[in-house]
Amino acid sequence: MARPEDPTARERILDAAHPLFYERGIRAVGMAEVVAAAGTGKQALYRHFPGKDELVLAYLERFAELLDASTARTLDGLEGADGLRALIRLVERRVGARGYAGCPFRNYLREMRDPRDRPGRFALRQVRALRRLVERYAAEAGVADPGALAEEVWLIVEGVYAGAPYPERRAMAAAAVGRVDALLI
Amino acid sequence: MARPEDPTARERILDAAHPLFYERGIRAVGMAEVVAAAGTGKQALYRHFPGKDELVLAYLERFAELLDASTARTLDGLEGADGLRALIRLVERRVGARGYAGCPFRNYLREMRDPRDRPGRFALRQVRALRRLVERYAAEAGVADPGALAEEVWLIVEGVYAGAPYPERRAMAAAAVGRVDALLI
DNA sequence: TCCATGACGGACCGATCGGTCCGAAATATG
DNA sequence: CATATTTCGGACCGATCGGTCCGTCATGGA
Repeated sequence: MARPEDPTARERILDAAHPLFYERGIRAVGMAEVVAAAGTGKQALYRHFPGKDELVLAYLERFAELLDASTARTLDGLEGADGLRALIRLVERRVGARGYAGCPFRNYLREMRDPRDRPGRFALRQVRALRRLVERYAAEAGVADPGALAEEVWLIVEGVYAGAPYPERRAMAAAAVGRVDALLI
Repeated sequence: MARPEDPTARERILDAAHPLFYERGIRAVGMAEVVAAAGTGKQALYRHFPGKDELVLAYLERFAELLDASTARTLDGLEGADGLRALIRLVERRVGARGYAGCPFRNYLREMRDPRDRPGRFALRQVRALRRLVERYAAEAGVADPGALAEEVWLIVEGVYAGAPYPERRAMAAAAVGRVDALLI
C-alpha cells in the first residue's frame, strides 16, 4: 500500500458527521459537507458507508451506544420507584445540558415524518426501549395499576423531550421531576 | 375576460393542499402534486400564492382559524381550573380523533427544525398562544404557585402532542386528563 | 530511482424540486 | 364568423442533492 490503511477513518467520518447531523438535522447536511468536515475524500466515505442511510444509521447507533451506556451507569442497581425517580432526573440532566438539541432519535423520526427506513426503525426501537424500561420500573413499584403509572411517567418523559427546543426547557424538566416524585409518594 | 373569474379558486387550492400537507408533510408534497389535486393550472396557483411558503402559511392560517374557533367555542365562559380541565379534554378529543396526524404547527416546526421563515414564525406563535392560555387559566386557578401549575399543565399538553404519532396516543391522552384533574384537586 | 497503489478533490451524472414560459384551446365581443 | 384575451397543461430552467468517475498527487517498497 502507498499509504498506511487508516483504521480510524470511519471514526473520523462519524466524528465529523455527529455535530453536523445533531445540530442542523439530517436533511440540511449534505454528504459533501460531511466529507469536507471529515477532511477525507468522497471515495473514502462511500467505501465505509454505502449510502447516506447507512451513515445516518451509524450516527444514530453510535449515539445510542453513548446514551445507553450513560443510562445503564445511572440506573445501575436501581429498581421500581427509585428507578423512575433516577430516570426522570437523568432526562432532566440531559435536556438541561449546554447545547442540547433534543433527543436524536425523536428528532430523526419527526424530521422524516415517521420513516420506515433502517435509521427510522432503529430510532423507533430506541424510543420504545426507553418506554419498556419505564414499564418495567412501574411494574416493580408496587402500585395498584402499574400500567397507568407507566403511562403517566411516559407522558411526562415525552413532554420533556417535546419541550427541549423551547427556551423554557429547564423549567419543564424541573416540573417533570416534581410530577414524577409526586406520582410516587 | 375569456372565462369567468372563479372566486373560489383560492379555496379549492387550499382544500386540495390541506390533506396532502397534513397527512404527508410539507416537504414530501411538491407544488406539482398540489396543482394536480386542485385540478387547476400552475399559473392559477402562483397567481394566488407567490411561492410555496405563502401557500404553506395560508394552509397553517386556515388550520389555525378552524382550531381557534373550536377552542373558543369549547372554552367559552370558562376560567381558572375549569378552563384547564376543559382544555386538556379538548386536546384529548383532538388527539383521539380518527385520522389525527399531530398538531400541524408542531409538525411544521419539527419537520423544518425550527424554521425562521414566516410559516415557522406563525406556527410558533400558535403554540405560544396556547401556552399563554394555559398560563392565564393557571393564574386564575387560585393556587399558591400559578407559574408552577402552568408549567406542569404545559408539560402534560406537550407530552400528549408528542405522543400523537404513537399507537398508544389515546392512552397517553387519557393519562393526561387524569394528571391535570389530579393537579387541580 | 522508479513504479505501483490508493487517496484526494472536484467534475460530472441523474433525479427532483420550486418556479417560469409558451403553445393550444376556449370564450367573450364585434 | 373573426379576433382578442385569458386560462390550462406541460415543457422547460436553474439549483440542489446523492452518488460515481477520473485526473492528479503523495507515499512507500524494490
